[in-house]
Amino acid sequence: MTSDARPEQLTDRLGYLLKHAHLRYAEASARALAPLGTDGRELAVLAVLASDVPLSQQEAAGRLGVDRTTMVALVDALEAKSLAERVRSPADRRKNIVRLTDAGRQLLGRAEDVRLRTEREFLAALPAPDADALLATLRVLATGAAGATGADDRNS
Amino acid sequence: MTSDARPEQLTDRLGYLLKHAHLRYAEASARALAPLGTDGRELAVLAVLASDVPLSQQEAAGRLGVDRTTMVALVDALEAKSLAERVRSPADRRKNIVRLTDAGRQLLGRAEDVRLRTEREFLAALPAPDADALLATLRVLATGAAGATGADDRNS
DNA sequence: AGCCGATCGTCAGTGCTGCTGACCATCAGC
DNA sequence: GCTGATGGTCAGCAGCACTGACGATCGGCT
Repeated sequence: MTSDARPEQLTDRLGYLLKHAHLRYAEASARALAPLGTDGRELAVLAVLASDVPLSQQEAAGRLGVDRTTMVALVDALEAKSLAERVRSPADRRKNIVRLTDAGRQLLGRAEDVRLRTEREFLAALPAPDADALLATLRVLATGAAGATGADDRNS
Repeated sequence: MTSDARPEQLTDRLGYLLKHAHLRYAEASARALAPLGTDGRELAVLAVLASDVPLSQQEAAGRLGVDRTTMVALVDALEAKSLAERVRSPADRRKNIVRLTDAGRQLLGRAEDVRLRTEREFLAALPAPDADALLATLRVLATGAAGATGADDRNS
């Protein structure tokens, strides 16, 4: 197989390219974050929760683009690691305010550094201007509309 | 940067962008191919099988970047729809040569047209040169190294 | 006050994917 | 004809996200 020229022109397929680029990045990211005991997914949750305004589980889920039922497990995991905690909202007792603990905030800081470094490394295969262009382009494709606000999206 | 919406700067995360760009494309692709009774995944399998050299299941799996156990179900589906058939290799009777049927070849032709149209539509949100640049850039990221051999990858 | 529809968090169940590990048939070398 | 490797198959498991249901709570209405 090693030949070279991709038997079929698989590498011309947008779907294939997006999926595999994501896969490869996910691996690099997981590898880099593993020593911290976390992963990209959890890190994204932490980042959202770090918002200055306190967020309910559902609000956080909305910002992350995950289902509220999915959010349950996400918060469970964070809570089990003492990175966040649920607090019943005094204003609306149906809501769980999810708040980062100090440990959560600390981890977030360290993990974000790692993430940035990992992204840079991953993109290092590209000529510098291409990397910036890629991000801008992906932003358009991922959020649906051009410079639009992006409104609400989907997954992590 | 971007200022605007996005509570946390989720749209600055490479992982998020790649995942969602892929998700959005997968949706568009599925929608477009549904009338043909197929999807992007199956189409990729068909394309690989259309190779001029006859491929065993495992060889095809390798080219697609899927596990050989996964390939079983893929070929099952194709066979159930009479798009392909397994033929015991005369040279090595452990191997199943997977061969496209006429129906398979026909579908492939029609579906590839649809795919190309769908990709163009999806990328239409971008200035023309950006679209080309994106593909080249993704090719680098998805296959690992620049013009490298690409060797073997992973998923569909 | 009491009721009722809507909302939030939770959980059980389901579907989809992809993997591991085992199995059998077959092959290649001795 | 053994023996070890290889190809296809299958069962089982794990991750992920969704649906549908439930209890608790809220808010508006009467």
